[in-house]
Amino acid sequence: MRCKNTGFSFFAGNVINKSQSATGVGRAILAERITLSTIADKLGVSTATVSLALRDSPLVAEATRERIKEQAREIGYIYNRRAASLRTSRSDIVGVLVRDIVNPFFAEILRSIEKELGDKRQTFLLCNHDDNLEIQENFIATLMQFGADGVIMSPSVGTTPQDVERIEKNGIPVTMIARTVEGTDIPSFIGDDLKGMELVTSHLLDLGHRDIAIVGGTTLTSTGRARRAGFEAAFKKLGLPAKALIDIETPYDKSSGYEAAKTILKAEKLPTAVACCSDTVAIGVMNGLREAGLIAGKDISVTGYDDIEEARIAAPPLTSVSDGHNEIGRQAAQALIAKINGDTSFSSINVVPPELRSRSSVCPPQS
Amino acid sequence: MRCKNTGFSFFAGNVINKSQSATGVGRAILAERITLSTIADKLGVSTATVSLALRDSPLVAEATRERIKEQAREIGYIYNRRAASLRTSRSDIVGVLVRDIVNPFFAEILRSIEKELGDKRQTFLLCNHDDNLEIQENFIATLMQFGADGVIMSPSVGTTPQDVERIEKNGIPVTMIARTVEGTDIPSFIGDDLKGMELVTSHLLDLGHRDIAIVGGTTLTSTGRARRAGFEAAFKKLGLPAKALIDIETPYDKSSGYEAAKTILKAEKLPTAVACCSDTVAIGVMNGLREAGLIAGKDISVTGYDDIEEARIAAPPLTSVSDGHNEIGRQAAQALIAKINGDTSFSSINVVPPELRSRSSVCPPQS
DNA sequence: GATTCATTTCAGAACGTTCTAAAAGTGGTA
DNA sequence: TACCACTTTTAGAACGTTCTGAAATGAATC
Repeated sequence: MRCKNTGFSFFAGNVINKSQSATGVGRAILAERITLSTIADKLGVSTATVSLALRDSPLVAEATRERIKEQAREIGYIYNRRAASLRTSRSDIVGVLVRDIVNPFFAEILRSIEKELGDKRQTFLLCNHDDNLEIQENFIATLMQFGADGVIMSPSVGTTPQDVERIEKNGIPVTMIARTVEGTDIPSFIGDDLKGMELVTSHLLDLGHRDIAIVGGTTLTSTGRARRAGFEAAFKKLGLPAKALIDIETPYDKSSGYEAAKTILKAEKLPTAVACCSDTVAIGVMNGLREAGLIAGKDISVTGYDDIEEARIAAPPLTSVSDGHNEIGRQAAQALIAKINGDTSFSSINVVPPELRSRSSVCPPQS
Repeated sequence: MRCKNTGFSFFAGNVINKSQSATGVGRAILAERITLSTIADKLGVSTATVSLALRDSPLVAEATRERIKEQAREIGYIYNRRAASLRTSRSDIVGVLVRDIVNPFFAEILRSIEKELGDKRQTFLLCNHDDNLEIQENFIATLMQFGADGVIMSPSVGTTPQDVERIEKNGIPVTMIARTVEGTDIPSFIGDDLKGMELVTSHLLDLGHRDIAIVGGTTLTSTGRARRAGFEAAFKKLGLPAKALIDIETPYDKSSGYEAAKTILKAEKLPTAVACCSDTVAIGVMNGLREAGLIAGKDISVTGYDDIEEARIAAPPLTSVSDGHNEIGRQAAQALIAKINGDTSFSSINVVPPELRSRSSVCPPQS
């Protein structure tokens, strides 16, 4: 099973130098590890009392609590979470799965999750699944072994409803961010990708663009599909044939955008605008185009999606769509806490409305 | 102590539907949790045997092992790491502390650590300390509570030798990356910041630049100090007065570089080159300068440091110094494994030699 | 002094694994 | 049969916490 021998061996033969203790013994002693009963023995109380005192239980008398806490501090007691967790079946661990933490979109979501859950003393186990099902599965197995309290995930491409339900069957509540898995009722917190992409595409169409390339994402994810649908919806709304001049599917990163720009430049007919499905891709595209002398906002238009922090300071500042990812992270975290506490009243799809952020990477079509 | 009540309550009342089992009972039953003894009882063997079998011990007979593994698979047994870890004092958790995982420099180091430690079945607990001592300290406390097997850290500004020694006193081996803490003998794996910065500065000086700004980092870190020393060393080598035209200390991120560019543009005398102490800062600087119409590699020279992946595809491609960060991650991970296994023969400072990566963000000085 | 009640403390089991030391089984040899 | 060597299995303690149910303590009331 999952318990291969790793060849690791580790003996915690701690040597604690007690010379700073109030009694000033000043002699290094070989310490057995310090536990609740070390404190209990020293003070002539029971471990039960010590345990309660350290948790600020109102059951123990004020004076006793003080004595115990003082002693604990003095001898450098360290709370053993594994023991506690074994007893309570609560681990204070939350698993977070995203495609790639290097992607600022996820990094920023993670920050808002961290902010929301941090004061609940939860620790995060993070996984970049890289849209690889095996990595995702292994990590989920690890989470179950650690007895995680909950999971916030942006599921990998190809995740099945069964994959997710298996987690919940094991008593671990799940919420989803940015993506969803069709066929489950797991609460998902997502932007309105269709609406958002329609917003930005309409913006381009209104300026007179007709030959537009769409770059980034893949139809294998709900996100990729929805953004392409939004792209087409904008055309249809104006009664135009809904067709991208070029459609390039790529991962959401800068290098891919850079490569996509090279591909676009080789096309027989150049687009007047490139609508990207993520800011990172858009920045890569702008860099790639610039090498061929095409400046975004002057010679060609480029738009992004997500409105990450860097969009503001890109050169030129990037027109994008704010999909409220901070809000997504916050809500997903809150819902997870509620689920952990037994609340089950969640609608499965929760949409955060998008907003257009118009900046200078866009101009009317140039011939 | 660290065991505040978080208000979380969580009962793992798992309901396991056994209808897919081979026996085809087809009835949802309220499952007591599945443990080693569930398997042991079913098969009429002891838990000891089951434990050994699942760990592929040669002590158990081939046939027995197969029966046990088959049964475990069938009833969906999940290994309980907390119990195991309580017994063995081994957690298979490694803590990783960096300033900011959003920074590609650290993200790329992390990837190489992951690669090196991943097959040892270690799980990572990650912390962005953001150069905040309190965050670092809290996280280290958490690591000790989880009984981490080891720590790889890029210490926060202000970390004292005592801070680090406290971790090792608790039996947790430490190695350091990118930065070091003077006054300890913890093995540190760092680039040669002085040499590297001297390389790139000499490159600028050789082209004729004399009015050079230095941007990024702070003299509060050994890294920041060494890079500035290297900057000056290059001047001294040519018998020139070692003085930066402008010196701006900033965090290592793009926004800071962008802001720094604005500051530079306000100076009475404009530098002909900007030597940045990180690629992220350099990219921000290039973006900031471009807004004022100054193109790197044409009107002004900009150099970075670290040689992150993005440096290659930046616009223009960024001249940088490869500090071998992948190698740093790899070596730090290997050393940690060795330390965990009791090997103590490590020199405290291990230097990975830097290399200049000359690209097109640099040109001779323009007036 | 006995009774009640609230407050404070505690003994000991439980969580699920691993490990030690020993027992049981197997086969070969004298 | 008795003994030995080797393989395979096992009982039960241990890890450090929390939790249950009960006991001890002290104050107040009858």
